[in-house]
Amino acid sequence: MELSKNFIPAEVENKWYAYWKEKGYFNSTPDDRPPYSLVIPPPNVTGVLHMGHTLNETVQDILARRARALGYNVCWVPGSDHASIATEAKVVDMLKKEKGINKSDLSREEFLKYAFEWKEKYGNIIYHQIEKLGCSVDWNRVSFTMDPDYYKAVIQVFVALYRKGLIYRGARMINWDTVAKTALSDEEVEYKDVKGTLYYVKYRISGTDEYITIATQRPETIMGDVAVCANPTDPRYQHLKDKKAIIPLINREVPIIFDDYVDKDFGTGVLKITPAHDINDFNIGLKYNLPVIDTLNDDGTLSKEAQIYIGEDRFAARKKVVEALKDEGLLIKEELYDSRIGYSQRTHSVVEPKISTQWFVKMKSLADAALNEVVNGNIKIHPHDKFIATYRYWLENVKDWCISRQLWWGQQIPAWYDDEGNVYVGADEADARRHNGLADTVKLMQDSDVLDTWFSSWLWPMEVFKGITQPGNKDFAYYYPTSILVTGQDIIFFWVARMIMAGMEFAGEKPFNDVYFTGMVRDNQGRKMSKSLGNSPDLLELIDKYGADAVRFGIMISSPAGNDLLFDESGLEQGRHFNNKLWNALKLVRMWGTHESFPGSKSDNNFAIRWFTARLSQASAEIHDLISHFKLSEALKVIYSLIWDDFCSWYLEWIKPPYGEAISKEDYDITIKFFDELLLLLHPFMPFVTEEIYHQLEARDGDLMVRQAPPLNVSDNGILNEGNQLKELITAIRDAKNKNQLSPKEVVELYIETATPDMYASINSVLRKQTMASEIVLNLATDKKAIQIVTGNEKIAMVCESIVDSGRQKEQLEKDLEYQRGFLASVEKKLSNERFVNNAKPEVVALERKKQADAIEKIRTLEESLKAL
RNA sequence: GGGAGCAUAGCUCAGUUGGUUCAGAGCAUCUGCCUUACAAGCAGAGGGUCCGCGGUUCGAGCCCGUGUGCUCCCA
Repeated sequence: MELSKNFIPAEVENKWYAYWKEKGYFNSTPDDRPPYSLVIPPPNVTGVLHMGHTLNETVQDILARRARALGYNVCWVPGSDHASIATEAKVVDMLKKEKGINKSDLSREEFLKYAFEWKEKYGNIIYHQIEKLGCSVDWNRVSFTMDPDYYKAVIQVFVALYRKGLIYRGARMINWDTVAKTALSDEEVEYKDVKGTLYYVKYRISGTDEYITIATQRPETIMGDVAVCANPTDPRYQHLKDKKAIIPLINREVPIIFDDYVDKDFGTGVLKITPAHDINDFNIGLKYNLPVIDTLNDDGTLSKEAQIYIGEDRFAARKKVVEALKDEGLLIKEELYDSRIGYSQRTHSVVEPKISTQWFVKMKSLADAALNEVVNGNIKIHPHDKFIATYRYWLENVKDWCISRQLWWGQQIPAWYDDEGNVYVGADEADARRHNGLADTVKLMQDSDVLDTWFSSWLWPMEVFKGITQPGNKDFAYYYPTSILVTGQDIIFFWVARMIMAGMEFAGEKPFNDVYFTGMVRDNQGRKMSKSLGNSPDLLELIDKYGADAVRFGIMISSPAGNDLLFDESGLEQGRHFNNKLWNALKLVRMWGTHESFPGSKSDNNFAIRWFTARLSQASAEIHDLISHFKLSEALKVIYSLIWDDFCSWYLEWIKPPYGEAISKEDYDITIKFFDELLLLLHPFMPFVTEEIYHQLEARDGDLMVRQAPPLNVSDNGILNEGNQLKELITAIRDAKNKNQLSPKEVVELYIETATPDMYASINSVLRKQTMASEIVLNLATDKKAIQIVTGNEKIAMVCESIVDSGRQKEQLEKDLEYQRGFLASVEKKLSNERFVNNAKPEVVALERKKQADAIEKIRTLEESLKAL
């Protein structure tokens, strides 16, 4: 079959993915081999893969495919999470727009039916993208956090923690999302610096004509004030002890209290105390036994308690309050002020601090175990130095985790209330009754809230193997703990730390041995990728344009472990070029194989083969080492250069037979073998093109994807050195031709003065071929007019027909000479320093002496060459 | 405000225990080539005060201090 001019990815990608899948190569069941297991960080079930996911999945696939080649039984579990807030918002939105239905018109069951329909409709998009990218996940093991078994696991864990006293229900200050109308955990709030306004408002002192001025950012909450507070040591306000202040607009009297929490230098030194809407105020309220007046509804509008502007949005109400205060002459001034405001990670609305009764997980003991597991090195995080401090700080200062959400899409909290509000927890209602000794006649009502999505995904590495619902099962025993977790650094607390807690608590064993954190993918200007900027490319479009291999290449070549990477399509282009380079190498080698018979005699290509054998061993060892340290980007660079430079530019040129002639059988066979090994090394990074070329090279029984890596060999350093010298010689001669305006094809005679004539026995034939030398003469001078070249310790006179401009050469040689003299001077200065000779290690001193000798020799050669001009 | 990280070629970044064959790679640039695998290519080349200042050391891109700039996390 005639091969196309260039590699066409679309034609082979679907073919191979379907083939691999059909062959069952992605699937894993426990056997005698050592396991290598990993679980995909579950993306949102109705989302799409963005570039961050792409990086993540690519890294995982590289590790998985590499582990397969090393003989591991690889199990990579795919799946998704139900993304409670995000998905529920989408479904609510859809119902309203498409069907004109309000959520409040539906029963819980009806709503969930719609939600599951939505999930069925959109849930496969993400899996399709994972396929297109080439990910070798075990499709028999797809998991979803709302699967029936998984649901049970979450409930089971809730009940166990409750019964252990690690889950409690209580009224606390929480973060309220007024758009999603649910509580959030501390981690789901993102703080941004904003320019706020500080309003100075006068409160009249009761029974006097005097005023006290407070400063606040939130004038719309003054109706919830229950006190004003100054620092007890502040002389300005001493006379107001036991007096009362009157809240403007609603004229309620509140006490003036004193607490050293107040900073005398901030604002006016007086704070209004609004316990329902500020955590610090809440704490002060507790301390002084003040009431709590909640002036906001769940949707962020003002409540009846506010007395005025009832039903108005909090931000509209703020404007109106400010206007009203102005009208009454109570607003003294407005001041710009830098502050931080919390936004909901999901709905991006301003989060409202709110006192609310919610369910919480006590974190202290869980956190201690999770911290210990990382600090003692049982779990290794990469890059370690960058994240260990962050991890430690968070766990040492962790607060209790608010896990209840006022939503329907998720695991409903397994708690039941009787008419008096007593709470009973159990796996189901019957269990709750049994466990609490309740008669069937007692009427119970289940808590209507669901659990935080992270409260299900923290069980991911366990429950995808049924480790919670069927502890001790065969899969769990074999695959757990998983080998590695690859994820973004942004979910270190949300997910990674909590998975470790869950693993330690429920299995008594860490969930993974290693954690590899990838950085964030930014655009080429360093900006975060976001929908609003429109700088987030569509993965499927990229794959259409460049091919999946090129996308994988492009994102990996620029991704230093743990650092942010600037995504640029030029990397993908480089990947596409690389595909073609491989493709063309295939075409060349295939052409050699089409001769009807190979010449029987051995070629004189022995050196090229020995050299590439050594180079391949050397690079394989290096790549192995880099991958085992998760330096994937560097490993890819080594492979890229090994294939492009060493194999294509050097090796193939060295063994290439003259045009029209056939290659020897030995050379052909060994070249195929080399090619196979290169494909095997590259396959984890670029699976499709390598599998395709592997099969195009020769008819095969097996497939590259499941081929086992050969053992590492020790490379022959002697031959590597000779190869380097040979390359230097070729380059120097080509350069000399170029600089002297000679055609590369110019036939020349080379007179080489060398201290190592033996080496030329090996490299002679390659050198001649690559430099178009008709003759190579060792250690004999020529009196013909020649171009003088000095490289390494070799001095070359290159004789050719064409006229030579000696001026350029002289310039070049003098430049070299000058550098060498400077170099020698610095070496000698060092060697003449007694303290250096006495203090430095003997090897270092010996090295300097060798440098000295080499430099002296080189200077002599250069001087002679100059004379010869 | 507390903490962490980063600063090396025009750009993006390597540089592992301090040792001038160690200042590197890719991309970009320049020069010459449509040489029968590849112009999405080949053969070459140029390019850096390793952020500033100070210190330790025989010796610093690397270690220490300090300043500046950027990024992230936490309050």
